[in-house]
Amino acid sequence: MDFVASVVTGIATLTQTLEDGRRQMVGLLLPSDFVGRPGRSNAAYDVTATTDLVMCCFRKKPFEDIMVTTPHVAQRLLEMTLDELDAAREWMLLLGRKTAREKIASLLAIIARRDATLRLKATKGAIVFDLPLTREEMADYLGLTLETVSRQISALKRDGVIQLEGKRHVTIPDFDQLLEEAGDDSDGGPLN
Amino acid sequence: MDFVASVVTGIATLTQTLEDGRRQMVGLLLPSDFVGRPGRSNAAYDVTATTDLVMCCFRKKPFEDIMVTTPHVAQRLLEMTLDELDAAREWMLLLGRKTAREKIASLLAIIARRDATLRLKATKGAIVFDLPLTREEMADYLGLTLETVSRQISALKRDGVIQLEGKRHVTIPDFDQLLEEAGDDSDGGPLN
DNA sequence: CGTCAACTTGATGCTATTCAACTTTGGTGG
DNA sequence: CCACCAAAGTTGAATAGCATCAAGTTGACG
Repeated sequence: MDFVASVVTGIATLTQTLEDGRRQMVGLLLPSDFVGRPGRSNAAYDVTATTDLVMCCFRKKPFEDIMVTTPHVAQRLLEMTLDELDAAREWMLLLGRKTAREKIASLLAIIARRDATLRLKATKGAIVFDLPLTREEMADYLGLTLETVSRQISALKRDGVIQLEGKRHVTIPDFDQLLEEAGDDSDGGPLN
Repeated sequence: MDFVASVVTGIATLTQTLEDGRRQMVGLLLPSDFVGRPGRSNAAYDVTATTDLVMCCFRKKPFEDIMVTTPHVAQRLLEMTLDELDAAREWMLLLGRKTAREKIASLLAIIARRDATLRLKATKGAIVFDLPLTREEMADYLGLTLETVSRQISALKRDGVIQLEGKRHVTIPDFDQLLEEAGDDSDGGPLN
C-alpha cells in the first residue's frame, strides 16, 4: 500500500479476520471518507469494495510532504480521524452491549441517517433507501451470524418497524420508533 | 470540559452508557495518553479514574492556538489518534467475534505487554503484574458480565495458563500460550 | 470482631449460534 | 423464452454459551 485515498463514489469495507476465519468489519467507507495511514507502510486491514468504487488516490510520499508544508491539511485530517474514532467507539458500545435486535435497528438508523444527509432530503414522513450490504456483510458489521440478521430483520418487519420490498429495499415509516428499538439515548449519536 | 489533558500517572477509563445502565468501556487511559477533543466543546464520554491519577491539563483555547502555530504538535496528535483508532478497531474485533475465554486472555495479554514495555523489563521467563481493574471494570471492557469474567479467570487458572495470588496479582508462565488462548494471529497486534 | 466491597461459585434460563433444508432472485446459455 | 444454476436469503430445530439470579467466600479496615 503505497497510496492514501479518498472515496469518491461507492462503498467499501474495512475488515479484520481471525486465523479461523471469524471476520469483523471495523470500518465502513462512504463517499468522502479517507483511507490509508500516513507514516505507516503496511495496511493493517482488508479493504474490500462492496459496490463499484471510485477513489481518488495519492502516492503516499508526496502526500506526506503536503502534510508537512500545509498545516491546514494535517488539522483537517486530525478532525476526520477524531470523527472516525468517535464512530468506532459508538460501534464498540453496539458490539459489546446491544442485543441482536438493537444492533439491526442501529445499523438501519445509521444507514438511513447517512442516506438522508447525503441526498439532502427532508426527513419528514417515511424514509426509503436500499441496503448497500448483504446479510453476511451486515452480520460482519454487527458481530452476528447472517441467520440472526435475517431473523431480526424479519422480526422488525413483522412488528411494523420497517417495511421490505424485495431483499434490499427498505421503508422506515417512523424513524423515532426505529431509534427507540436501537436503544440509543434519544438524540441519536454521531452519523458515521 | 474546558480542558485537554495528558495522563502522567495512574489509570482512567472512557465509558459510554445506554439509558438502562448497560455500560461499555471505549478507552483505557494509561500514562502518556491524551484526553479531550480539540475543536469540540462537550465531552462525549464519561472519564473515570480507577486509581489515583495525575494529569497534565491545558486550557483548550491556548492549546488550540499552539496547534495552529506549531504544526509539529498537530502531526504528533494525529499520529496518536491514529494509534487509538487502530486500538479501537482491534478492540472491535474482540467485542464482536471473540469468545469469553479469548476476551479475557486478550485483555491479560494487552495489560501484560503494556506493563512489560512500561517497565522496560526483559520479557523472558514468567511475566508478573497486578490487574489495574476490578472484575466489573474488566467486564465493561470486554462486553461481558462480571460473573463470566470471574469464571473465565478461574478457568484459565485451572488450566495453568495463568497463576493467581490474591485477586489481582497475576503470573503468566508462558506468554505464547496466553497469546494462543487469545486467538490473535501470532504477532500479537498493537500495544494499547 | 463486625462490616463492606470485591470476588467466587452454583443452578437455571434465554439469546444467539449451529446445522440443515428450503425459497427467491438474477443471470446465462440452450 | 425459459430452464437451469449459483448466490443470497429465509426459516426451523437443537444446542452452546453467556446472562441472570442467588448464595456463599475472602480480605481489608475500622
